[in-house]
Amino acid sequence: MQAEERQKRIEDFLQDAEFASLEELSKHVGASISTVRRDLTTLEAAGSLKRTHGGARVLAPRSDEFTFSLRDTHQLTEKEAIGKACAELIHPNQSVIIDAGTTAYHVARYLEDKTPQIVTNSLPVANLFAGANRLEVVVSGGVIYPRLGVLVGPLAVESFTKMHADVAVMSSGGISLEGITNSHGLLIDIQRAMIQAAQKVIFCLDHTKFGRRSVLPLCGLDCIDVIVTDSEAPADLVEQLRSKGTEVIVATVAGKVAAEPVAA
Amino acid sequence: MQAEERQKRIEDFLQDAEFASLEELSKHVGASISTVRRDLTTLEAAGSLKRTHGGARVLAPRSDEFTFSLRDTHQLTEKEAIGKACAELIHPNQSVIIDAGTTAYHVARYLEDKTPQIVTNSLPVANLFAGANRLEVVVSGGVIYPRLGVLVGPLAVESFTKMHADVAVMSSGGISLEGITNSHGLLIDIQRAMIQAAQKVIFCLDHTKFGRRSVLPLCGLDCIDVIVTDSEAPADLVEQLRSKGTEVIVATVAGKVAAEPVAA
DNA sequence: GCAAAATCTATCAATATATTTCATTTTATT
DNA sequence: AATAAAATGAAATATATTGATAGATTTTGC
Repeated sequence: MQAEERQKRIEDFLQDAEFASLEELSKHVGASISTVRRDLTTLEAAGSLKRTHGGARVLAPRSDEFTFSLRDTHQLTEKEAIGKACAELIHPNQSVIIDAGTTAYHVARYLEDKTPQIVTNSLPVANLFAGANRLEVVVSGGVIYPRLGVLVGPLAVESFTKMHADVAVMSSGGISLEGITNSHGLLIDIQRAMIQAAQKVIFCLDHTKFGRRSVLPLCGLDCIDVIVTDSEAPADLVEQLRSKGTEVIVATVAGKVAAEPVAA
Repeated sequence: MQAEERQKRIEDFLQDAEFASLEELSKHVGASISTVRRDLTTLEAAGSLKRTHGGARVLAPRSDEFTFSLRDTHQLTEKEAIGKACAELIHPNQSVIIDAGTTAYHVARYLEDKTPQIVTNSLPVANLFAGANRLEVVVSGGVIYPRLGVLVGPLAVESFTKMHADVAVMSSGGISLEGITNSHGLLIDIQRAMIQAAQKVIFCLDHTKFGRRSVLPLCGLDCIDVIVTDSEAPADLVEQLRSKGTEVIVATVAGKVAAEPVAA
C-alpha cells in the first residue's frame, strides 16, 4: 500500500473512533507498528491528529466546551507556573484586563485572592468568576467566536477603547525580536485595544512561543512592559530581549519564581 | 485504558456526583489509587476539579454555577413547555434578544435549529451557544452580577440602546393587570433597553408569576406583544389580559391536561 | 490535646510505550 | 538492469506510566 493511502486510512479511522491504539491501527492498515508510528509522527506534524501514549486521537473530538482551555494539556505545568508568577505581579485592587487565551486563563485562576477588578473578553474567564461575588468582573461585549469562547468584533474593540486599566495580561502565538505575532486576525484588533487601554502590559508566553512567528504582527517590543515565561525558554533569546530593554521573568516550574532584579 | 480517556471519565463522574472518594474513582475507572491520585493532580492543575482529603469535588458544579438556571428546578416541566412554545414563535433568521432569567434560558435551548441571530446579556445563554458555530451570538458587555451570571451596568444598557432586534424574549418576577414587575433593580434598566430595541416583545412567565407583584415596576401591558405561560395560569387573569388586548399563549405541559379550553 | 486511623507525598521496581538504529526490501532514476 | 534513494520492519535502547510501598501529614474520635 502507498504511504499516502495508508495515512489517509489512519485519519479516517480516527475520525470515527476518536481514539485508536497503535495495535488497532497497525492491524487496520496492515503495516507494522513502526510504520504506523512514523505515520502518526507525520500526521501530527501536519496537524491532523494528536499522538498520545499508546495511540492517537483526533484533535478536537468534541467542542461541547471551550476546547482550548481544559483539553489543552500542552505545556500545562509550564502554564501553571507562568500563571502563578504573573499573578504575583498584580497588586490588590488593581484593574486587570485578561486576554482570551490558554495562558492568560491560567493567570486568571490565581487572581481571585487579589480581589482586583477584572475586564475580559473571554467567556471561560468570565465563567471562572461568575460565582465569586467578592470581585467585580467586567465582560466586554462582542460576538462569540465559536469554539474559543472569545468575544470579538466591533463591540468588543469598542469596549476596550473606552476603557482604562492598570494592567493587561496578554498571550499570543509567537514572539521574536521583531515583536509579538498572533494567528487569529479577529483577535488582533482587540488585543491592540487592550494594550492601548492598559498602563502596564504583561505578556505571558510559554517557551514554545519563543522564536516563533505567527501569521499576523500584533505589536513591537516597545509595547511590552514585562514578559513572563517558563524556564524552558531559549536563554539566548531571553537575553537578547532583556538587552533590548524588555523585562523578562522566568517562572520555575517547581513553583518558585525566579524573578530578575527589576530594572525599570 | 488511555490516560486521557480515564481522566475524562473522572471528570464526568464528578460532574454527576459532585464529590467522589479515591476508592470510588479507582473502582469506576479501573485503575489503582495511585494512578487516580496522579490524574486528580493533573486535573486540578488544569482547573477542572478541586482535590480534597479523601477524594475530589467539582470546582464549580455545573448545577449551581449559575444558581438560577439549573438549580432552579421549580416548575421545570412548565418552563420547558413554555420554552418550546415560545421558540415556535421565532422565525428562522430573525434576530432575537434573550433576557437573563430561568424561563428565557429555557427558550434559548430550543432556538439552535432556527439559526437566528441571538443577542443576550446572560452568561448561561452565551455558554449554551458557545460551541455552536452555525449561529451568531452577540453578548452585551457589562459587569457580571454574581451568582446569576447576568451582565449588568451601563455597558450592558448601552449595548442594547444601540441595537435593534426583531424579537425580545423576556422573563420577570411578576405580572398583574397593572403590568410587569421585577425584583432586581439593576436588571430593570437593561430590560427596558431590550424592550425598546425589539420590534416584538414576548414575555415568558410561568403560572407562579401571575398576580404577583415584585418590588419594582418594569413596564405596562402596552409594551407587551405576547405572553407565553403554562396551563396552570389562573384562567381569570389570563382572560382579563386578553380582554385588554394582550395575546396570551398557554403552553400545554406534556402529560398534563390543560385546565381550561385554550382559545388560541 | 493526644493517639489512632486515614490519607497524602515521595520513591521505586515493573511494565508499557517511544525513540533510535540498522539491515532489508521496495521504489525511483539513470 | 544497475544504482541510489526512500521506506519498511525488527531489534536495542531510552523514556513514560503504572501500581505498590514506606514515611510524613492530616483528620478523626475521644
